[in-house]
Amino acid sequence: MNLTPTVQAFVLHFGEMGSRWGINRTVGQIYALLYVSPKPLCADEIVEALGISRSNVSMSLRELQAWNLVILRHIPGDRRDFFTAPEDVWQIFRNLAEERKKREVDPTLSVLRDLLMVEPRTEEERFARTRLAEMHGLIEQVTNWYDDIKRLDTERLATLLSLGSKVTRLLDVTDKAKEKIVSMGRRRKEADKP
Amino acid sequence: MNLTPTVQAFVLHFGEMGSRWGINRTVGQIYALLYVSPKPLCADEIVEALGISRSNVSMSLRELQAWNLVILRHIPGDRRDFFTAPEDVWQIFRNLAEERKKREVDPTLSVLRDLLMVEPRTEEERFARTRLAEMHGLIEQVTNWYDDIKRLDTERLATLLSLGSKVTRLLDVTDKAKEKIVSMGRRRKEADKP
DNA sequence: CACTCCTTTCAGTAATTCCTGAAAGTTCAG
DNA sequence: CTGAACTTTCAGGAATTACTGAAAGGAGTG
Repeated sequence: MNLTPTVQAFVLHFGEMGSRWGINRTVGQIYALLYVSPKPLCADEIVEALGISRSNVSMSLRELQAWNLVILRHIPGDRRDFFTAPEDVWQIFRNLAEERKKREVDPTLSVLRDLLMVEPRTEEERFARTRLAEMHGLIEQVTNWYDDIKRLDTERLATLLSLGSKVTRLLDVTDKAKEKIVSMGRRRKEADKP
Repeated sequence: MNLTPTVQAFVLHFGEMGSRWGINRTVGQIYALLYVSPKPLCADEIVEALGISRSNVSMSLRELQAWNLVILRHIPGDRRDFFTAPEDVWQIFRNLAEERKKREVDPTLSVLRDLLMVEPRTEEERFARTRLAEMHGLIEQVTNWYDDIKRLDTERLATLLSLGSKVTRLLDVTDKAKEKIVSMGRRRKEADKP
């Protein structure tokens, strides 16, 4: 590995974290390397930089493409495939969220939906069913929120994040405003009475 | 496994998904079983229900405890340890989020912080540094949001979720209101001039 | 302190996942 | 068509992770 110490540390860290993130070491390392590379890299450059086999690089790049974490590029007059990580970190974040949802949440949601179709017969089953329903409700609520939020452009998303829980204060304010409007309406109606 | 078909399907699904969620099959199955059980179970009941070794159950319960996904209970006059999943699904969700953050995000954030301390020397390093800074910025923004939001009680959290991206409309409204107030202030100031 | 009943640890094995080198596949130039 | 320059596939070995049974560790009881 002929990398600057910083890049090397970053690459190794991603390799180690890989297992916690549900990808393997090589995939993590390759992604990290591409992420900090100023220009697209071809497979052999990755082999060279990370000291792993050509076939491993090929398979790992394939996986990264499946995750939409890496983009295939071509350089005119060069037959080789070159790869980069998308530039926009927010876009990367979206892709990651989308893929994780697809792999980690959607299958469970679908199983829960199916299991909720069968009518419980025993007391035990009735209990289980309620719990499945609770889990289903929660997941659905969270994924609905996500499906809604993911369409926001980056700027709005950032605003939303930076606001954090302050949003609820805002909600309280509007609630109070609504109440006020309602009570005003009530008073006016009363005044209209003969 | 002497479980009702629904429970069995649920348990097996959690077992299969386990690997995608960064836990192993047994841990997933045990959690699923406890989640739908109307009463706390002891280790031997789990052995019996899932057909796995006693020691495996012991180790897996230990891991579930580390994740705060399972609660140790005692029944008066009984020396055995009993376990349940917390009842409140929202609390479960919080625990899960907290633990995942701790394991999957915090270490990276800390590495990024360290790497951002070293001054870049070459052009290449400068580029890498900017990218690390971008990633660091994003993660920090998201985790700050999370740290803020996680303190909300369940009711407010649910409101927030159900509102989804509508929040931004609300923001637009308040922005306009602010503008209006500012312009009103301006007009008043102008009127105050001699 | 010895017995019972339960939990945990741990070394070894089973299962799974990852990685490699060899071979086959693809694409294009001549 | 042939060969060069790449990429991909895949069988099998390497590494890692999961699981088991046996043994050891408590903790309460007579």
